[in-house]
Amino acid sequence: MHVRTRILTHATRLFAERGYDGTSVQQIADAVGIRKPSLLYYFKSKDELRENVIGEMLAHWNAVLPSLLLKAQREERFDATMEALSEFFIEDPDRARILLREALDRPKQLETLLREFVRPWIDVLREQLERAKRRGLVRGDVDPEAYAIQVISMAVSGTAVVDSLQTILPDDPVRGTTRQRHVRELVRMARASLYIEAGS
Amino acid sequence: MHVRTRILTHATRLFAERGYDGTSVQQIADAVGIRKPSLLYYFKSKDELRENVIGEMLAHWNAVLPSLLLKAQREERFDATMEALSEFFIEDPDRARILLREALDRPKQLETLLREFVRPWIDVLREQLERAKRRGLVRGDVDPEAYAIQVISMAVSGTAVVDSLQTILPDDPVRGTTRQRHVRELVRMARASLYIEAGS
DNA sequence: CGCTTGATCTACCACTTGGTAGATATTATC
DNA sequence: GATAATATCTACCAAGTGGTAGATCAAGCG
Repeated sequence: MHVRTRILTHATRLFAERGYDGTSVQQIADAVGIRKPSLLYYFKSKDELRENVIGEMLAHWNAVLPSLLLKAQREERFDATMEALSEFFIEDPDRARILLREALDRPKQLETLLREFVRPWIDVLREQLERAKRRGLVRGDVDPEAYAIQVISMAVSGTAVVDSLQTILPDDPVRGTTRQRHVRELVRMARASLYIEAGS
Repeated sequence: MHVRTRILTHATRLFAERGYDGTSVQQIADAVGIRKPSLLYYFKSKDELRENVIGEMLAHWNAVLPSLLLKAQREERFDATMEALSEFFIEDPDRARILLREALDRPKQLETLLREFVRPWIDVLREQLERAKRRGLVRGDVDPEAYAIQVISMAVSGTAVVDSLQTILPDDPVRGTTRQRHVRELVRMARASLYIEAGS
């Protein structure tokens, strides 16, 4: 794997784990196994490195989501859409952690990115949900935009903080591991609060 | 107000806003209007200051929650409990932000605190919900612990990141402000996914 | 008054931070 | 093989970090 990519990989991991301010350029260079100036040859500042880490994640987002969402759109299966969306973060918790850290550290900058990368999909979902409402499939009191954001935000924050949850949501012989219970309940709540009749 | 308290107030605000690693002792001292060594006279290290900030928040938690939760317990109103719990964070978003930051930065230490301060209430809720299930008031497929945690975590993360949401969940003349829409949908989802008959 | 106790200060410390200058390798191109 | 471009290094820098030593100030008290 090329050096630039290895830098991005380690930077992503470390930023997700310790945050931007909690990670030094030196630590990232150490993890990659190069000297600090070599790292700054590829990314001319720490901030540029951060932007590229986020850019990389959003590129994945754009590569993976459209097909999933359009498929769900054809089938008119909103809960499947929501599951797919959650899957993106559950598949790699670092994505959720970095996103959440950005929301805390730089809410205004994140707003710009959300406008570009998330807003369009929310709009698609809103139209779907409103159509489904008129057809009597979806509860009338749902606020489509707010609903979608709640579900995404449940997936993101749940994935990001699952490490702290072991003691209050322990593994259970019949209900499964902490993460399984957490995800299953998320899906259940998303469905039960959306459909007039129980989905699936 | 006494100096020690003023330090805690400003430290809480700054830690919530920029994170522990993103805030220097100097910045806190400046905000209070004292010199750095004066601050370190009251808290002999930055880490001790952080522990006290968290301790202060948990003290509030313990002072406010019990009465609310016990009241809801008597009335068998789980959604009211959840609303009260959410209210704790909505009332002061810095609480949510600090909690979320701790979950990201120090998940293991937070686990200890959750065991002590949150676990007991989850247990109370679990018993309530299981009793209500047997009486046919609450859906059978609810995982009580997972449900409670999802709702709390929705309140916490929603409150913490609301600043980034303006563009994707805009103010609406009929639905209200971003925050209102967000909270209303949280409450709606919590109810709709809990009760067999629509609550209230 | 003189003395003590707590509070706040100035001056400093060793260390780390993000970043640069510029020498030295390494690789590809003619 | 010479040359140019890319890549990596050593050595350094100013600024900031958390923290300490110890002087000074203010209040209370006999």
